[in-house]
Amino acid sequence: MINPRQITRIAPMNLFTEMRVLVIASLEHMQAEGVLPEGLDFANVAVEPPRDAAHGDMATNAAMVLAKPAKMKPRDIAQTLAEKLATDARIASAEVAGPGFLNLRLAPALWQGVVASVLETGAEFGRSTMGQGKKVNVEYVSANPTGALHVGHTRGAVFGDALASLLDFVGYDVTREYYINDGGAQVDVLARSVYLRYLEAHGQEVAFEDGTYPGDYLIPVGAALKDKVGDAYVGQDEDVWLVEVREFATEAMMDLIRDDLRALGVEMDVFFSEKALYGTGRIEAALAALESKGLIYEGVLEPPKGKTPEDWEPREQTLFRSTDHGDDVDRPVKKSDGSWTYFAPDIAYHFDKISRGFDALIDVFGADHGGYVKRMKAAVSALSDGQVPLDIKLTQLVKLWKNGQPFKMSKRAGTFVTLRDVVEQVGPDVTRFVMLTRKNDAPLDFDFDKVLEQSKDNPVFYVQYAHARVCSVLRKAAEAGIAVDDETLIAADLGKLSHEAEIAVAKKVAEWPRLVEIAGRTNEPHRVAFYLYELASELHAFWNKGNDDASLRFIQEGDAATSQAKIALARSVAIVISAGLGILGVTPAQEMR
RNA sequence: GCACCCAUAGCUCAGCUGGAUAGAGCGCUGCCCUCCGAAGGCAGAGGCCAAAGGUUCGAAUCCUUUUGGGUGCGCCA
Repeated sequence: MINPRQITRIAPMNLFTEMRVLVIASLEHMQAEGVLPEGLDFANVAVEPPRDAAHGDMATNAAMVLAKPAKMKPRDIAQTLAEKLATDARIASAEVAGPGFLNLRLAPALWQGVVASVLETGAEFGRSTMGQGKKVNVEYVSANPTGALHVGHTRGAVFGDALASLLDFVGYDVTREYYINDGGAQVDVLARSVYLRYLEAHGQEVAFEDGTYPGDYLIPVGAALKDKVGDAYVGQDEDVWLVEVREFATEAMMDLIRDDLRALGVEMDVFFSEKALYGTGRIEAALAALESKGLIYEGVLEPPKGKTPEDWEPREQTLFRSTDHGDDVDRPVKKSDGSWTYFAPDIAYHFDKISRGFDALIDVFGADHGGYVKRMKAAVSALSDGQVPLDIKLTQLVKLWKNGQPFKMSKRAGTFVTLRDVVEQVGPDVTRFVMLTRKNDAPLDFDFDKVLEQSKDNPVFYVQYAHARVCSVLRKAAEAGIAVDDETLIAADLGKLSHEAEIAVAKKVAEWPRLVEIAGRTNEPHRVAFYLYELASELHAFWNKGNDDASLRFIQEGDAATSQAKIALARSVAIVISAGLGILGVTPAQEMR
């Protein structure tokens, strides 16, 4: 018998990587004995959960990967490897299967050790050093400062925020950043709209023509402007007030946006102003960097095929040779009148990120920005000489449902759903979790009724319920006079967790460190949400077994030691759920009401 | 016209740097509460992974082509 605690002390948290280390060591041993030739590449040797749990706890493809380079039959390699592995106390059995898979069953003590490991490391269980402390910049939301955030922004905000937390968890040094588009024509439009509201506040009749924002949300901004400057701008020309009002209005909008983000629980590290790039030579510097690489030239673009703008005429512009870095056509950085295109400050902004020393950049855009992916990647590739990878994640549309009907958004009809609307109706936790129950590149249905349903159909409820159940067990146990503080649970005799149903729960918990690494590697936080659902299912399934078999209940009357072992298992589930929800930005529920 | 994203059970969707007999929920069918943990539980049926080629010991996954859907395409941001 092995003592689970002893194993824990020496074991890394991720059992899969631990077993891979063992497999590699055994392979090297086989090389030393001359069974395997030297010079083999073990990079593709994997230790993974088998698709079918009946095959065992873990499977390795080592024999199949190495068969060809070693010029041996896969089953022969597998057989020898199996014999080697079987001598390790941690391996309960190693069987060759199929074309050369090696199925491993681990000693129960290892699974029990996972529970101990979770209790000892708490919320840190599963935290990885995969990122090696590399600096990553995650840019998300970056909505124009012209109004409140809407549902589409909400998804980007939740996704970006969860991704940032996930990357932090797997060992990156993460910066959360918001790019304020306060340098373009749209903030002039904002300023003019606010000016109209300002005049209105002075009792004037105003008309909102095309090219202005007629929304009511600017009424208080106009009033506030009146409070600040009195009638100084009344009857004045635009060149008198535009700059000041623009400043005032964008500040007001950013306050609005910051409030929205706060309501959702999003805290940015950096708000980067586009405006700060103008007139400071920074755009020029970025373009000079490209020019020095011979990537800037004066030229005339071909009209886009299939959809030629009506007023198309060939004009000479300053172009970036993005085709040298994977783009389809070269992109203009200056308009024909010599002013910057939108792309130019974007280049400068990313140049700034690179010069701040980030090892990797991630941009989270809405799906309507898909056309900018290649040119941004080209720009970053060119500016960093291919040294800084840029990953761009596009979040697809959110389709709203209410009372079984699709909810159409229309600014004009006033059926415009804001982030605030969503958060106020269902709360930030539900909003965040639901937004992460889909891959970022798949459209998402958000049903106001279903997300609040208290049933198994609703993953938010199901996961929260699992956590609340564990909390309930802890309360009940304490009432029954059983000590359930983590100190006591850590010292519990986990060897009592021998029932296969208990081991099954521990196995799911053991997947957590592996899962977060996969999610972190692929920049896909939704995997965390799906895992939490599975983990919750395991706990609920185990709970239900207690209905038929009283010996599987967490609290065993008159047997504190057994109760504590079982509760330790439950507690480990709660800790992982709590950590996972933490990555998603969701507060775990202590009880369901 | 071009580029990007998507296509998996009746429905909504997972599916790990390519692994074994492709999974979950809903819906459907059948069982299970006089009480001790049913805002439920257990079991079953249901698939040509859009199509065709290719790479590989091995493909839902990688490559090519096709079909069907979404998004975008100089002087908007």
